[in-house]
Amino acid sequence: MGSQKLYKGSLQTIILRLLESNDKMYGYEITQKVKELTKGELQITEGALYPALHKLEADGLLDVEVVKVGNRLRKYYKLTEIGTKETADRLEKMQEFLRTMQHLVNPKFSLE
Amino acid sequence: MGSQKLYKGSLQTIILRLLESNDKMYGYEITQKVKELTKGELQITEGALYPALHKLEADGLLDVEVVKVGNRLRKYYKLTEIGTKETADRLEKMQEFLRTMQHLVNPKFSLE
DNA sequence: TTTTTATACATAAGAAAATTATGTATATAT
DNA sequence: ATATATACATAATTTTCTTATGTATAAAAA
Repeated sequence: MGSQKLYKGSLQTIILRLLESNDKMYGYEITQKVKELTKGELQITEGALYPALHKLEADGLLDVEVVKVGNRLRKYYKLTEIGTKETADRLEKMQEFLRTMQHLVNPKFSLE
Repeated sequence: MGSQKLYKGSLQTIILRLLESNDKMYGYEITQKVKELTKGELQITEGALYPALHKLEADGLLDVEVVKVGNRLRKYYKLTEIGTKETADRLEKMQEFLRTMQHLVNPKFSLE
């Protein structure tokens, strides 16, 4: 887990990105998927995840559907229409951020 | 200024990176250089910059030298030996973060 | 010449978004 | 029987910002 703190501010965008390509997912599934996709580099903690999901829902970007699987609850989240638009927006901003940071920290340039 | 909040957690690394290639810089100079290098996308505010510089100094990563220019003060910061090592470390972590995020948000993949 | 903008530092109040710790409960594997 | 995995949640605290405010000099513009 390389410097978790750099991910501060990116969690919502990551969640939205996953839901963009997975239609619906539940919280625990998201943590596992991210761990898998990042080869363990990013471990989303529950204390970060659940408040983030609740906020996205409160902001109208996600809809929730509670499903009972066996004897346990799952809360499936999916993008709303507004959420889908907002996701595109946030991904664009993320790309711009990544380009800018890449340029800033690129060791090939001297930044003179 | 595209989504400043994504930069949360990156400020110290940015400062260290600039000092790596510029030997010594003062606060205001750093804000201007970053604005220039990012074409205005990233505007470091004073409320973020000065506490960050003070923390880096307190942590032993930066040395400070106060210089009077005309009738005004400048505080020139430069990397200590420990700071130089730490910078290499943080840049590596930043690169890893950028690679991971790039992979996560890349629209070419479906993340199935 | 007065006023605005730029240069140069700083801190305080408050907000946002994490971490860490804790709690509850079921299902599965050892 | 016990530990680990699955599945949710919240509270206290910490980190790191933003926004607002303060002080002061230098230069440019009205």
